[in-house]
Amino acid sequence: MKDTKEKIINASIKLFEKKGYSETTTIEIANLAGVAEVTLFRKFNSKIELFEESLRYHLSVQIDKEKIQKIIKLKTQDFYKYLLRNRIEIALKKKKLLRLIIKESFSDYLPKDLKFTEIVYEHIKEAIDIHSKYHNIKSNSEKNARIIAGLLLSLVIIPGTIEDSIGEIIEEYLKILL
Amino acid sequence: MKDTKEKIINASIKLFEKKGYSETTTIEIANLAGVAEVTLFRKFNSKIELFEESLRYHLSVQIDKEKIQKIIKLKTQDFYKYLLRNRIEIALKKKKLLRLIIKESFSDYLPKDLKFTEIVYEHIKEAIDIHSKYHNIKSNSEKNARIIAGLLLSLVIIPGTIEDSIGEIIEEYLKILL
Amino acid sequence: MKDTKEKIINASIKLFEKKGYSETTTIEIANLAGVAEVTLFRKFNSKIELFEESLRYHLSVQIDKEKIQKIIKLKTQDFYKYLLRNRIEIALKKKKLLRLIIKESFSDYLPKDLKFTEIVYEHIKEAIDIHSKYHNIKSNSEKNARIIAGLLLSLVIIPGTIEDSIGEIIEEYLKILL
Amino acid sequence: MKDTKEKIINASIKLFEKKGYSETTTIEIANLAGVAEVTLFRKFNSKIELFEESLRYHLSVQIDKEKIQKIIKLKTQDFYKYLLRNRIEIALKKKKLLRLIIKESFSDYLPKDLKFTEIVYEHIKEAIDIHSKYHNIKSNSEKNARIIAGLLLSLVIIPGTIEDSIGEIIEEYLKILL
DNA sequence: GATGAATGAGGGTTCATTCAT
DNA sequence: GATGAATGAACCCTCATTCAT
Repeated sequence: MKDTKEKIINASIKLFEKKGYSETTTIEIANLAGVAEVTLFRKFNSKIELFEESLRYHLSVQIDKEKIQKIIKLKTQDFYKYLLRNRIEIALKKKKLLRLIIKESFSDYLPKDLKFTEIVYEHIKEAIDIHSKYHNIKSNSEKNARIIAGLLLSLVIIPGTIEDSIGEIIEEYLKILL
Repeated sequence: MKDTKEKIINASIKLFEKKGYSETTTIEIANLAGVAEVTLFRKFNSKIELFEESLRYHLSVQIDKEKIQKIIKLKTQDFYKYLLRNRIEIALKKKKLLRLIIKESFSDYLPKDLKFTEIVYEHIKEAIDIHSKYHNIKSNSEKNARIIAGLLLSLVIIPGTIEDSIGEIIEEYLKILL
Repeated sequence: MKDTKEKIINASIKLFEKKGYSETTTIEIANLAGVAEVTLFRKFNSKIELFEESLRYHLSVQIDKEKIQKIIKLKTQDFYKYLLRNRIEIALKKKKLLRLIIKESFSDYLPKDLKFTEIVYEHIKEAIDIHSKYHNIKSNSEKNARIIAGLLLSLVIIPGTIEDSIGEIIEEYLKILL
Repeated sequence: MKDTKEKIINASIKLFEKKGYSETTTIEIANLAGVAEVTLFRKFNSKIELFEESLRYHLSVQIDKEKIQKIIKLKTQDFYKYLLRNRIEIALKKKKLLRLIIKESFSDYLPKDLKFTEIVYEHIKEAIDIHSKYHNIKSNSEKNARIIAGLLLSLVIIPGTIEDSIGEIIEEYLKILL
């Protein structure tokens, strides 16, 4: 049943987010999902495979290709405005998941395409590069991607809510980015 | 002997930095330190205690009180300049250690005073607060501390060297901070 | 369907011969047979039952009663000649199967009538006994059966081909048997 | 303690001989040895390693080099007489161990130098070769080694005692070997 | 007649830690 | 002060088998 797999994935992400990969045991996941431990291994070949599938499943909200196409055509200031807003919103929405990914990004068992750098930094850099190319302008995409990634990291890692001042924050960072 | 304890601490930090707390085993540490595994438990009551002592030992390079006293008296622009430069330099020097702390900051077993937020963010915020109070000016210390922490996070987490352009970076961030 | 059962039996013997009983898993057999694992348990009550049926099915080439009737009437030298040739040929043809039976003969789960001793040694001894009785001669059937069984064991267990010199071998062993 | 390792080895060989490698569990071995299961893994890196060490330990009664030096100088008939007697005696004494080795010789996990062919057949062949060379005579060492190995196999695999008639058996086989 | 879904029982192995010396 | 020896608890994972359809 598709249902079972989903139950396991949802239980697993909850625990992985809470305790990280190593500290989460397969039996805990099974218990939370309400299935036998074996069932978990029938649906996924190994714990690490479950981990990856879980991440991918809950990570699917990336910048979709169409959205990015629209954004890059904007003039630079608006481009960054939208890029920032979009990334910030996702970061806040997926806070726990991103925390997990950051934590596990230092480990060897996480495949490269699921590491923080790839998921966040490289995506931003790419968007900036495409934008620059489209408008035929020069831009230090590495620097700017790093600045934005730093902002996102601070939102995810440092406690406290900033929901009220997203607009402000964007304005501030535009000062550096432009 | 003091020597033995130090050997263990040095071996442990090397492994903790490389693989994190959970993935590092006590026997590995003992082997690298060149002592028996038991010895480790004679010197430290438990693995987690060794972990904490190790962190504290290698983390001792905090803003020393005297230095901060000097800095806060500077006028605001210079204060931030020096603060930024100092924090950036430490971040780059202690990259691996900070990575470790970030990684483990999401776990429950790390005491609060060793978590990233405390070690980096709160220290910066405090410095800003003292500076503001001294000069009797208003300042959003939370916001600025978050911005700086975000910068440091980006330096530690995202690969690539920025050593050449530290001056530039500082100038840029000053645009937001002031 | 008869077909399904046969597919399972053929797949199973292939794997059993290759890896032995314990090392072969039911899912492997099912995969090789191209059926679901459950189907295997519908056709056979348990793995061990499948094992036994498989053995019996592929073992059916025993000395048929008629053939033996003809042989025992021969004069002793010819009797042994034919007996040896027949047993050697079967041993070489069923090498893998015999190896499997030898291997599993040391286990408790194999029923007595499928063990090597029964299948090979006892059959030979019986043939010799019948022959002796028919001709009213004395003969140490145990000793001779053991010698022949030893020869067959050496052919099955020790690598190397002896196909060219079967005639020679028979002549040699006749020296002891007569 | 050396003692513990020996206890484990002795317990293990008893169980391995009785049930074979796969069917014997590490917890059984530990229980029989009177130690915790972990202890077993402290002394041996893995089950298979314990298995091999156990085999080697209990197998140490091979033809020692000096003995063989004496034997090969005998004239051919006496050489075979002594070789046969020696091998038969060992086979009878190490019946269970040889059975185990035969059983596991069909598996992949047994290293080549512990397989039946190597331990029994190749040793005999080598002795014959050395003898032939020494006396500058021709001899089909492969054939004769196979014959002797077959005899030993029959002694080990087929039930029944032949202790009384070892002399006889030797005389008989000499007919083929010479 | 055949199968997808699920599992209880147990497998080898690793972990941090304690005990006795 | 340091260690060799031993372990309880837990880990991931695999097995043959059953249930419901």
